Amino acid sequence: MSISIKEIAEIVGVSRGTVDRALNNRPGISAEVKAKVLKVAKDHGYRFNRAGRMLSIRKAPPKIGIQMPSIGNDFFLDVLAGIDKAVDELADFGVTVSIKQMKGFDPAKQVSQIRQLIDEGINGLAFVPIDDPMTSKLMDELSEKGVPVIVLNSDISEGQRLCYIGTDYTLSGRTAAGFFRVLAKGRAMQTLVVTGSHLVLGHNQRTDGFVQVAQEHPEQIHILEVVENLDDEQISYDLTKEALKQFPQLNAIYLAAGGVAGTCKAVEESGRDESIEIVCNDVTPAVIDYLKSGTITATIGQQPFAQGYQAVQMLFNFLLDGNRPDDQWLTRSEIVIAENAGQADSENR
Amino acid sequence: MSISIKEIAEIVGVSRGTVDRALNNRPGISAEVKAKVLKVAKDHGYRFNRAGRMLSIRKAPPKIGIQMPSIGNDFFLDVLAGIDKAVDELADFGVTVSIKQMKGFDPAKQVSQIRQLIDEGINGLAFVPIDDPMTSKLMDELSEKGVPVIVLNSDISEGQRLCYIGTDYTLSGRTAAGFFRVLAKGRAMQTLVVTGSHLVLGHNQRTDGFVQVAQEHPEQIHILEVVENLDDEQISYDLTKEALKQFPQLNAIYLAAGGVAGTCKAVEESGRDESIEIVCNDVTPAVIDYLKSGTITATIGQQPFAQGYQAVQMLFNFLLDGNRPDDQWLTRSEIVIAENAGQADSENR
DNA sequence: CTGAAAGCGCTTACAG
DNA sequence: CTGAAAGCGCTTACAG
Repeated sequence: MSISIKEIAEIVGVSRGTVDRALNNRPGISAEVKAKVLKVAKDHGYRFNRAGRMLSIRKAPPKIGIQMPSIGNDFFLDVLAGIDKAVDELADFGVTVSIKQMKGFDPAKQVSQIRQLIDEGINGLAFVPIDDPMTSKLMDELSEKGVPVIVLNSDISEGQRLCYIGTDYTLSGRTAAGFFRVLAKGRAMQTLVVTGSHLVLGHNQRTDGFVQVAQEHPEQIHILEVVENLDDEQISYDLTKEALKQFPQLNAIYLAAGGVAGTCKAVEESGRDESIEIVCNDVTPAVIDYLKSGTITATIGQQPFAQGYQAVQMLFNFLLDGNRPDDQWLTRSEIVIAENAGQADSENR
Repeated sequence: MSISIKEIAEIVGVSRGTVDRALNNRPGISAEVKAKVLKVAKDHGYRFNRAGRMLSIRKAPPKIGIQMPSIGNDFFLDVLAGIDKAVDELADFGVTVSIKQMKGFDPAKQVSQIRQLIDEGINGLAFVPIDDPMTSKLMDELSEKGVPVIVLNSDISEGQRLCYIGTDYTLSGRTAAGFFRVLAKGRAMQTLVVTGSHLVLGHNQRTDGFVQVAQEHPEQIHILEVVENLDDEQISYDLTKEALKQFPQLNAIYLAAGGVAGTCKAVEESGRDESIEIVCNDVTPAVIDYLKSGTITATIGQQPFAQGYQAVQMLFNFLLDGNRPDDQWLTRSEIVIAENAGQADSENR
């Protein structure tokens, strides 16, 4: 309940329009008047009122763009659900959202979809970036135009952005290893680490986090080998099969990225699924099935719903108040087993 | 972007005040006019606009009351933090909150604190109820006055309420047992279950959930005994010590409620902490220390921050729009080990 | 450079 | 029972 623009105007003895110009750095105001207004505002602890602003922006409501490599990828279903919820909540304020989805990771396609969004006149963008110079350059271009950009689910090595919203990849790798540490009890977990690609930052961070904890607990976790499946089920199957042959002592597999079904198939076929603990990431319908059947022991969740929800809310807030959020908004790394799988992420944004 | 009151007024050919009377069931409107207005509103899919309502209620902003047995109980720190965040977000809409805290579980004290809040003129109440007829009666009284009541963290067997916000106790017990199931591998977990009190619904639900899963997996989990520590550290210590003597095969303890430090002390003194896995509930500073030291293997979290945040938000929403929420809003049962402890719950409401 | 007015969608006294 | 007006806090053309 701070002071209002109207009250400031009365105190300074100017019109509300003038106060507005001073407070929001609009042109057409003398330096002296501006200084006087700002002083009074500061002295009285002025904070703009969201309800007032929300109502008045309805005449030119913000438009938000989303771009994601989500086609054919179940992980993004919850992200989309989170986006939907935020859109629903913000509909009252006139906010609209335009979503472009693509299949796979083609930077040219990504750039062209974002250009489409720009043509639609978006005031803010959230997207799952492919770490490519083309994308980074486009981000810089948007930032210069004053369009805030949020990177979602994956961070990017270059390019101006407002915030990264997503999992703490290192922590999720550490958590997976911690789970093996707890499981070890007496024996050592002889572990195969299956990562996606050495070219993907998040995959490397997960592997690094896993390796860190393994080194802290050498009695509990021994890494046999780190292999790269390029997120491909067939490659994942082949590599796992090979490792099973090569390492008869193998009793644990950590999947840092995709290719879960391929690895599970190889393990099931080997008949060693009883003695091998598999830990992977994300709580997709397929993973839930593997948890229930016992092939996968645990998975590390990353709150996809919250990621989608927060991206939209954060863009809206920034467009409303112009305050930069923290550089990162990290979701929790949650250990999920058969018993606590299937809890609605959606309830908690 | 639905139709507005102004537009409905124009279509029907009445004033905006009349439309308001019809839409909000206010007195002083003829049945025919009301019917006409409601028909047009329905045909055009009218939904009231939050920004408009939020701005106009500033003249008589809602006041929310909170009552909790939180003094001297670290668990509630995060609940309070969640309340604070919601209050901060709603300050723009003029919402104020009055919080009464007490130590322990005295129903008379609870009732008297709630009466104080009523005297302060609250429009909604969220509290952690003691399951006592005095409390239930007061809840009914409030509901009749039109003051919505949310029960927080514990449900209550009787009494009118808008919603229960809190953990799914049964699920948290199931999750704890599921964790033991996973840990078992080859051996059986010979488990001591330490509950709080048979008089507390939530404690019973946790124990029941644990027992369910134990029965589903008799090879993995064997319950040696269920004891009751009345949330008292000394009793917890004594009972644990006794059980350790009685059951040399004991290798797992599930703590369904409080008394964690007492049990941990007994286990540490016995020198058997290496061979005994302890799982408890909640992520308090003390529990985090035990996780790091290895005495406690895992704890089941319940999103206390989200509980506090949601209670305030839900009351505000109900006061704004009058729509009853779902009967329950359940938070997630999260498995937390040393590696993923200490993640800010606060980031995710 | 500055002010006066109108408007965003809603509610609330006040007249009649 | 109904309407006209004012107001919540802000922004946006439009005059001057």
